[in-house]
Amino acid sequence: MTNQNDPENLFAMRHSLAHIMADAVTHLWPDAKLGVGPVVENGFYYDIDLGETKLSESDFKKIEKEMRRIINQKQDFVRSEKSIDDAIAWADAAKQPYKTELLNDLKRAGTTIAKDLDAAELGLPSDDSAIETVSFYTNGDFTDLCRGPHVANTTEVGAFKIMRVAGAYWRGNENNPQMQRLYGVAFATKDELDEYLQRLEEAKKRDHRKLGRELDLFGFSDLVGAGLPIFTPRGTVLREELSRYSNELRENYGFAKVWTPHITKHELYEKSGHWAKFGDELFLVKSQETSDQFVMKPMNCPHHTRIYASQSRSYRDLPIRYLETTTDYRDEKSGELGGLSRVRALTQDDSHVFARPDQIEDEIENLLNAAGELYRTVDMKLRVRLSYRDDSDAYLGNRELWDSAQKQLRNAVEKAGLDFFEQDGEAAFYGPKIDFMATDAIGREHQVATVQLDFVQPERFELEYSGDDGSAQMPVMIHCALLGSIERFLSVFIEHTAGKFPIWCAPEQLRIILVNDDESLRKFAGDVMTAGRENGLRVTLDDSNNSVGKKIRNCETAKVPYSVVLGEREVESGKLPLRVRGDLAVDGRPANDFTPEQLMKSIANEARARVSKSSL
RNA sequence: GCCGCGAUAGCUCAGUUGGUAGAGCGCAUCCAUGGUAAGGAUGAGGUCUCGGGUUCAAAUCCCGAUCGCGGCUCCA
Repeated sequence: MTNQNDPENLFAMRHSLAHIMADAVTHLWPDAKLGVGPVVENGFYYDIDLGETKLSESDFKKIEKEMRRIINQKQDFVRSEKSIDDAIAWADAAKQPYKTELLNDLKRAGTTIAKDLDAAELGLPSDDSAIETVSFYTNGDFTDLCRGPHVANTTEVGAFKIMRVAGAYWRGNENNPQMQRLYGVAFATKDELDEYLQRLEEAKKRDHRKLGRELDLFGFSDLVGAGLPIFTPRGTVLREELSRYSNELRENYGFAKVWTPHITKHELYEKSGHWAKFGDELFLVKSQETSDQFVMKPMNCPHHTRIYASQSRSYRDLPIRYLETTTDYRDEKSGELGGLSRVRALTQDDSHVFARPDQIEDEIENLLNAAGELYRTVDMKLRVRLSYRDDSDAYLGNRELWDSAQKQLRNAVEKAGLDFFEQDGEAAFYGPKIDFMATDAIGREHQVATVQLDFVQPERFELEYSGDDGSAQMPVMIHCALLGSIERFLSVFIEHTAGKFPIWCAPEQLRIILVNDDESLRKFAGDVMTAGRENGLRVTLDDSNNSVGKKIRNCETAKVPYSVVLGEREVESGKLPLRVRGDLAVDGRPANDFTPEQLMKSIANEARARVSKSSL
């Protein structure tokens, strides 16, 4: 008996399930044309062309039932081999044109041609040699091209569930026919499957779109448009606290705030090269006074080069560091928008360093330290990817500079003690970069900040500084956004915290709940509110006509960090017994009673220090 | 942009085979003046997203637009 949780066995199970799913679909729709059916994270999928028939969720049960029927027949999976020509003949006879195409490509060029299909996941050999034989698996009346491995018998496939169906182009190319991709998840045991489904439920509960509505943070309006979020007062507090933090942090690390307008003559982006590359994603603005054509700025670097170039620079002036937190506009394709993660108005906490080539390492280290500080504050673990060029000629800038820069990036990352991995071929065409991945509270990794080196814009914009010998030198540009975009970061942060925001950025820091509306209570509450205001805190008063129990419940569901129930007892003693949101309390120890002044000073101190746990 | 699915009250949703609508929450009014997670009663809210079409009749069927969701592709 093999260990069911052994990754290889799990892989074989999922692979077998893809095969069984294809089997089931072929039984139900005999005309089904099969594409490929690889194993993916947590499960598997199969791409299937059903012609006019469109699968929907209501078909899942039917397919699962047929899969169970096949599994219950306890069929053995039998591996066999055919020569490539026999295999092609088989595919023709089976009327499986996608398989025919695949096999022909394999015959012609080995698996290199199948690179777009990810040979490993397809279970194809991964060397470049031409293919002579291919393997098949048969169970019952169904045979499919597949390298495997498969489990020995259909009874060994574990627990599975079909999750969704989506369109996917054959071989990922939009000129090819679109197939229906049927996704399933699978685990060794029912318990593990249930646990996985429960994790999905948890993620759903934290969905920032849902919390955005429930916590009254942001929304969308049909009249404003897709991908254009509108922020309520509470959501705006969050945005502004985040950008204020990013700005303060970067100022501490030597950046100076600059400002640029939101519309710009399109010539700026012609010069930067973005007009040609991203022209159809730029929003156009036409002047009615002049013949100028403007664009809404999609990025800020070209503007910042203009600030750099506004005077002549010496090697002594470098590095020059600018920061600007500002909204950019990109006309993303409609199908790509989603909540705050992908919007058409995105606010970048953008910075640009203009540095000498020998300063790259120090500057990167400076930015890594800033990023490390920021992600420690928001309590997320960081990991970075170093994205290098490969040997292709898809990159601009001279090779020596690339090599030196890549080495400096790596040195800086090592010095900063960051967990990192390296990937060739992932660099931008204009320079290598560092992508930051942050792990959230339920273990998901999100791409957040980036640091990118740029050898191209300095050249396009003819940026210069005078070297120590008086000669004209070209600076390197370093782009960096610590949060990435405020909107995207918010989507991650809301889900990370599940809406339980730390004190420093909580839209409402303290709520005073009145037990009744006696005059003496109101007067005391008024004094408390004043003390809060004087300490710069966001304090609200609940003097509504609800029961005390209801008001406490409302305060809990609004996830307010601190609250005080205020009645006769408090008026008499002059002390406020503090209620602390569950996740903030340090070891369940009850909070103290405070005078209003003490309480406000203490909370203000916590907010200033941006602590993540209450110390009161 | 492409494929699939969806849109009913402020929110979350129900609405049988076509015969113009319901619940809970929220909101308003009144009663209740309360002590650490939902007090009670009454009431007001809907051109069933928008525009066409089929039909004696459309929330319901068809087409298109808009917006949303899940993917594909893209992501400066």
